Amino acid sequence: MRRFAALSRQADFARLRRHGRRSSTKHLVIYRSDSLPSDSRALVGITVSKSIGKAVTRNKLRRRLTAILDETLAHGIAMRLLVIARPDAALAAFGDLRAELTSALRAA
RNA sequence: GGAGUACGCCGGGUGACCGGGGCGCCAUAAAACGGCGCUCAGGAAAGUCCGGGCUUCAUAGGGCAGGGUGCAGGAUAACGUCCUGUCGAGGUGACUCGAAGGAAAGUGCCACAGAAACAUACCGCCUCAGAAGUAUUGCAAAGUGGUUUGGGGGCCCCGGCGGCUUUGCCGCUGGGGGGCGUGCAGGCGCGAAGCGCCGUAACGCCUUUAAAAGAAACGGGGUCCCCAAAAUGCAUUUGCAUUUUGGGGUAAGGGUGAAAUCGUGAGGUAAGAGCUCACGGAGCGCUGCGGUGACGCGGGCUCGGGUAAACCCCACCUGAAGCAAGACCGCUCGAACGAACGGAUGGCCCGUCCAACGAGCAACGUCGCACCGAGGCGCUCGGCAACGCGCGCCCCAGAGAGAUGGUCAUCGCCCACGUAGGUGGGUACAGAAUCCGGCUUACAGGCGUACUCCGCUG
RNA sequence: GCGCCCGUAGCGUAGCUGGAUAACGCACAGCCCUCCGAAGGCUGGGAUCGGGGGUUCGAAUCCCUCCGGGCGCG
Repeated sequence: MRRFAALSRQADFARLRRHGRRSSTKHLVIYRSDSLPSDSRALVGITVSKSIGKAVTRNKLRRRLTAILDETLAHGIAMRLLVIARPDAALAAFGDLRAELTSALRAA
């Protein structure tokens, strides 16, 4: 089982973007909220816009971010999270993306 | 061996770790969590250019309008797709390409040039009629006056440069060759018309070299004279003899144009003409034979443009909207018994039909929809083929904002470096959303079969 | 899912219907004007008409196809 659930509502995306704590790296922008009660799972949304590439590259990037998050959130910190890919994230290596995301989550 | 043509196919493999969607079964009171099993993108899933299935519009009928298609026959659920042929074009060839009906229904358009662009005669040729007529007419040449243009020279004015004896004076202010273009006249050719060729003066542009000079400036205007040319006027001299007007015939020749009455040769004629003949070409809503047909072969007849991806005519097809289509599961209120009105109806009309409904609230569910289907694979048979009949086997993605994977290793392939071991880099185009059949477009690399041409060898 | 529009000089637009000159404004360059600049005046250069193919004697215009950009409806 995945260690997080998906954000689905348009309003959740907008609320996180407006009120969440923001931190950005070279390839990513991350918004996160305060911790949820510990018995619930994390809620994660991933945004990969059309300016990044065609459908194949966008799918590839989304799957890589999903795999990293699944590995990173193993500690069970429950929160709301929004990960937005910046335009050159499709060219980044997998190790760089993982390092950026883990350090950003640890700093927050 | 090289170059090609057609058809078909593939479009990464293996392993390890981690992680998902759907369905079924087990477990559980049930769900969640969990366990087991099966399954999980492409040849284009793309563009959305066509066609159909399906659903709703009560029915989907006729006409008009609109849209589409356009050689023939066939295939198909259907098509603008496919197959086999016909004709035309291209290629040495295998073969490829073609919006390929009608200009003999009507309308429009065909710039410029040209006499004329669809019904016509500018010149020329022929014929008929009239007029002038043997020089008081016409043409040509020579002479001459004025005008215009160009060139050369003299004088003057205004600048510029240099020198000197500096209120000024003197001198100078530019010569030639080559190439290209425009090209008055003139010459030559075609009897003429017009066109072509040669080409002087002059003008414009480009270029080069040399001379002269100590160096520089590298101008403009007015007037007079001389020379050349042009068109025109005048009268004189010389030479020659036909000239002119109108009607008609003629599409052979000239030239324009993308396109000009079939091409070449001969006969024929007043001159000419497919008027006739030979060879060749084109057309026919004429005919015989062959073919289902497009069409082909032969005979006969005729030789007046193009454009329909201009309007149009002919033949055939076409109701509209689209899975956010739509169906099902509630509650409340209102209208309503009769059809005029009205509505179904969509661009319009006719025809046909209707006793149905409308609003609000709640829910955002289930179905459609995850598939036994124009389904896939294999074989036999029929057919040249597209394809079809039959038999056997198989069940083969799927929705919730969206699963179909992430990382690493290794093999294969490609590129670069290197003799090599090897090292480094790369591995295309591209992601289902109601489902099928096509078309078009993108694509690293590779495989198979058949055939063609060229070269070499036997 | 359905429907529609646009692409012409560095920029913004005409021309397209109905086929035959690619035009205008700003910008750019040179000259004039001015002590200098702006404004103004004169002159000039600059266009694969989005790409390809076709019809035609002739295509920016007509037809087909592809590419890019934008808009609307549910």
